[in-house]
Amino acid sequence: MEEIRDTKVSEGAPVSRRVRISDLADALGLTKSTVSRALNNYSDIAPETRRRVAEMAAKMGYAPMPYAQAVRTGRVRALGLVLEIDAPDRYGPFLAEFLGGITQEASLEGWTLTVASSSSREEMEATVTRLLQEHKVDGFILPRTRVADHRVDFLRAKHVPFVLYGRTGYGGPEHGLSWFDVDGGQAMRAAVLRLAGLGHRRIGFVGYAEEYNFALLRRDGYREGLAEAGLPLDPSLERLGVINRADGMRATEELLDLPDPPTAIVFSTDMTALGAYDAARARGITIGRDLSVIGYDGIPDGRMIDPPLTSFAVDSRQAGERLAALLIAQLRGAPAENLRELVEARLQPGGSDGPPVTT
Amino acid sequence: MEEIRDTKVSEGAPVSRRVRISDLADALGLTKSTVSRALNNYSDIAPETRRRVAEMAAKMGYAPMPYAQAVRTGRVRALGLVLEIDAPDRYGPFLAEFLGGITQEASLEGWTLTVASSSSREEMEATVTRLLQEHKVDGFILPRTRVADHRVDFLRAKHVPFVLYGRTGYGGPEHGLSWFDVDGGQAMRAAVLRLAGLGHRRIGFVGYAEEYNFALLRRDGYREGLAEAGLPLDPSLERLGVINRADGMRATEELLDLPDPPTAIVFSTDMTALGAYDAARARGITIGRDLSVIGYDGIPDGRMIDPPLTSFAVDSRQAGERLAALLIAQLRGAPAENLRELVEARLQPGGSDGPPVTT
DNA sequence: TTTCGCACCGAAACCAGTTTCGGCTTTACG
DNA sequence: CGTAAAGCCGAAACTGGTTTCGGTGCGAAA
Repeated sequence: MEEIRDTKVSEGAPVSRRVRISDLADALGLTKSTVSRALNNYSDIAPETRRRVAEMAAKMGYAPMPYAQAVRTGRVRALGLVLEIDAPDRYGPFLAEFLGGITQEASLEGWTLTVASSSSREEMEATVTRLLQEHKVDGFILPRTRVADHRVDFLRAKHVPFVLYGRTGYGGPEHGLSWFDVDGGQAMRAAVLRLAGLGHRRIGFVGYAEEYNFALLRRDGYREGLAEAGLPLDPSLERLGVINRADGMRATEELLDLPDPPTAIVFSTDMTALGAYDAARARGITIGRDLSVIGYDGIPDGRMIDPPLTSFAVDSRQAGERLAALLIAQLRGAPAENLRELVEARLQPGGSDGPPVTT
Repeated sequence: MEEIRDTKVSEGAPVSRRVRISDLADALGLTKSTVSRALNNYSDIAPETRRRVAEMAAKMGYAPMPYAQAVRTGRVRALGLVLEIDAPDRYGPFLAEFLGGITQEASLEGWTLTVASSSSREEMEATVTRLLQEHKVDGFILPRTRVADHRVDFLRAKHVPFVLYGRTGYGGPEHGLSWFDVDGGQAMRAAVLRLAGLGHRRIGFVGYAEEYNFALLRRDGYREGLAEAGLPLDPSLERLGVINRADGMRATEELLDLPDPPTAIVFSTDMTALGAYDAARARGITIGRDLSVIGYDGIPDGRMIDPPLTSFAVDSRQAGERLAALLIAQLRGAPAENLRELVEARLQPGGSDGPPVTT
């Protein structure tokens, strides 16, 4: 019983009839159960049949409806992302790139991204619970990892797959977490070595809130760089808890007011490094000559300012892409402990660092 | 034997069995069809029965699975947002707020947000088509409305509900579009009147790319302000197509280099207004005294700079909330032509505007 | 008393798929 | 040549809901 069901005839029609799996089955002279198993790579389907089904599916433009599959399988091919709305620096300019990366990669694999937001821990848990209860997502991407992250505990307790943007303080591989990260520590180390190579001997460090794991990793990188360059570690040259541009200006002033001030400062974020420009202007000194500055993130503002900020650029789009890929792999059954990636930040030289002025 | 596919993880039964509609029916001594109709407010259910069902549903914590409903109804209670990744200014700092607003409002109503991205018109159409074909979303939110917006044509042809952030150039109510907008024209008008009130007689205008509808609306508001203040319209004081900070600096310099330069400039975006600071610094004049500046958007950087930028602040969170509410209302059956909202920007006084210097 | 209509609910079909189970052919092997 | 084991596919159950259809009981009108 062939039924030539012609689809999408007149484009003027409101909606052309979708191709369903039963249409495919009819066209092939098979039952829909066989077609379903063929499409899902069951082993009890003859290779030749599998090929015919795949061919006809492509020809007829068949695409399964995710929610109809979900009724049985419980999986909807959707990634979840919970934004923390009241985070200190509000994600800055990275968010668009990051989202673009996730959605592009997800789209390639036929997945989608569902975004939610929360402004407190309770709300986050309620939101996640609802998304899971309604089966709106299959797994989560967690940005802005903290040293001790309650989200990790929460999702593990619920046995929900997830990937982290950034490592936690939970320790090594034994915890079976899946993550992607940019090696900020390595970048800080390279920044120190670069400055030391230029002749600087007193190099300061301005870091982020130590609640976030990356802040600690970057500080450690700074210390490693000092050690490697054979420079002493002076605690008075380290500042933590510096979040925004105004903080960065204050921290810079404090460092410059020291009895034996640094001639160069490494900032763990560009936003705070811009504060150094404000401080320099306020006291009439020149960035890149009187004070060398290196930042991290590669924000657009850093390239606009004069002199352009030397920085280690993070590719947020790449981060989004890889996180999506890692989560999808995990949802397809890959063991989480194999899904880890660490990439390096890219040095983006500007004019904010140079040899120290010799007095 | 078995499949080559993903191995299904052994469910350790961490989550207690969901409450299904049949569980509810059993507990009530009714059939699931009756329960379903009761929950969906069918008229052939006795009020007393409806009450009992609602009560028991609350007690047992029943929540329907959206995708199971969708198999029959075709609606998944999800809003769609397509970000244009390669937009000129990359959304700036608004995106997080905007997303927060959408998702918070959607969440209250039991809806979710699905985000996709595209870097070209073709990709956008492919993405939208896929989301619709897979029934992953019920309607769309379109940010960054253009004068002639192909997205509008595209979605209308497909008979898909959507709301716009910003009005189009398509004209009035007869087009049956649903939108939310902040009255930038009104703000520009108020800015001009404020400056005129301070004594300024030559007031320049620096606008965005005229491809975007809001750019034209704001320029018109500027012109209205001039007319209302009894000031002549001088085309040489108008600049359009100014997108970023560097552009803003250039535009400011051009205006200041005029034979009869303005003493005040209204910028249609804060980002470009910051360029005026750069220009002022370059030629050693002081913003707020030698040159008055008023911006629009209310970005954080504007409050950090010295002197703080006087600006008309836009509440992106509110925009997201209202757009979500409007779209949900439309999806629930409200006629699109009644779903329109125009709100005013909030004046945020800084130190960047003052009386002109009397020579 | 009969008839009609209405309010209310159950039975069953339906949506678009997935998965289990069983049976009919082949093929392999003794 | 007989039998067991694969290989391959169809039939039917199943997922969690919604919606159509039909039937019962009861009150009101004729």
